[in-house]
Amino acid sequence: MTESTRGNHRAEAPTFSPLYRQIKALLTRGLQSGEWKPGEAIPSETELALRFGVSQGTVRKAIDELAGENLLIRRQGRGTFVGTHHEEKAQFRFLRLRAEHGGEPGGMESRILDCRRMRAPVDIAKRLLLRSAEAVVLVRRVLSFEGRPSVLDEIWLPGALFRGLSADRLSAYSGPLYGLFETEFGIRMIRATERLRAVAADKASAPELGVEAGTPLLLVERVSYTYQDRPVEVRRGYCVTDRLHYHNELS
Amino acid sequence: MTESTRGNHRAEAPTFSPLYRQIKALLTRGLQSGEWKPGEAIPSETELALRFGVSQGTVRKAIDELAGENLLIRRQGRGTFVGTHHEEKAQFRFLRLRAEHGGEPGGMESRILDCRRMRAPVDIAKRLLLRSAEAVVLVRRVLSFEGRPSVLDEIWLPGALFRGLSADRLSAYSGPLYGLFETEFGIRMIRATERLRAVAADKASAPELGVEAGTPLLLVERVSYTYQDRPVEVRRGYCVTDRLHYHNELS
DNA sequence: TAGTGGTCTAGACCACCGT
DNA sequence: CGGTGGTCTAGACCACTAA
Repeated sequence: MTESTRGNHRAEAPTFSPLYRQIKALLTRGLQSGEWKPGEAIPSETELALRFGVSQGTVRKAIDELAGENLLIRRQGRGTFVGTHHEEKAQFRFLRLRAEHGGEPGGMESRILDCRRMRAPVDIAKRLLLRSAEAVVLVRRVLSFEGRPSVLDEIWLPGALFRGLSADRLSAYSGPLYGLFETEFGIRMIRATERLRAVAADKASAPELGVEAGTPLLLVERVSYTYQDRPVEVRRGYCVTDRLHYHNELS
Repeated sequence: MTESTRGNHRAEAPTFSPLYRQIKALLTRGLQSGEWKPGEAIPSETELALRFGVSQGTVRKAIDELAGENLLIRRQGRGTFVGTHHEEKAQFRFLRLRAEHGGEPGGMESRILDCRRMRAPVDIAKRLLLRSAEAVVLVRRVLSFEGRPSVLDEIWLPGALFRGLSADRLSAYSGPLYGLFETEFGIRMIRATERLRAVAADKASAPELGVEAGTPLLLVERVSYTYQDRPVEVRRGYCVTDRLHYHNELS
């Protein structure tokens, strides 16, 4: 490692890759391969430094970046742990809906409407980087806040990655959906991009949400990615925004 | 500085403040006081280290955090500069509207509808931490994208901070609004929080946007803050989201 | 070529956690 | 107490920019 790509004296192409980024790549590989599983601790900084033949500070900077991306979690005095969706803290990283006073919505309850396999529509296939008409799973559900239906979700998943997913299994599971994906299917959501629009409730979805057709709804279109920027979920959420709103921090 | 709060041997209350945070506070004070103005370079890391009597690495970590908050901008080989809203890069930090293909919207044109002084409504006063009925400035404008009106903005500002702001002055200025606030009024927006909802266009705003009353609009309510978490702007944007959408990255 | 930020090291010590 | 992450230092060297 010490001599691999350092000191870019020779005519190089890849511009330059500092040591700590190479360490970061090694750590990422370990996460991706499952060498360290979600929730577990990775080796200490000193041990990793020894293993990779670099100084502790270099390992530290690599871990710093991974912690900044929420792939690792540092806990002073205890160690560094692999990020997981089974935590209080991680819950609201992807759920941006807040109650009126700004606090996190309390009892959000999920009701699965259906879960069925089908061939991917072209727009979904495109976003999931699948061949057109490849198998996908469509999950539909309603999230209720304070007993009132507030969000209608359509969730599209690559069929090849989510074999055995069923409405029963979804209904039985309580907790964050991404937690289930992580432990049951070994797929960890890393990041997502969202597009928000205002649309009118159509005749099909209005009854599910208990509103009139034509009511303005906040449409949140999300594409979620796992390692390697691989898209693994398309989600369309139709939200009634009278008691909830979408919260965002700009900085 | 070297002996100030370091070595928490004595029974302390404030838990613990590392040296680099104290340096960060000193730098922030310099920014706030105008010792270094937007766009200018601050002293080099070594010079600051000398001035504060700490090592370069400690100054570096302080600057790292400030750069992470977009208060400073590092440019390798050139120096570290005070962040400003007069840049290409900073433009889209607060403007999250994107065109269909995801790219940044090209020619967005602003038309000022009016700019008038009034007493703050209670909700606005509350968000701006003003006494009720204190003076505020209300600016209304329409942003057009590709020649079509797409966003109707209502912008509320504390009257005491924005003396002399007028429709003419706003119309004469081309470029980002926060750039004008920065150079003309010495107020630099640091961060903002937004709440998004879907609403129906009312009779008053529909004509300005060229839509029917009842059309779903994306309502973006923003509160902007300057140093010390002081709120200095409330903005309500009503967006037609057929050719534009609100873009967000979750990680 | 001089000056700036960026990387890397080695070592010391501190704060925090569990036992 | 021992182990972990967190801070701080001093110094060397590299990459980038501008003159």
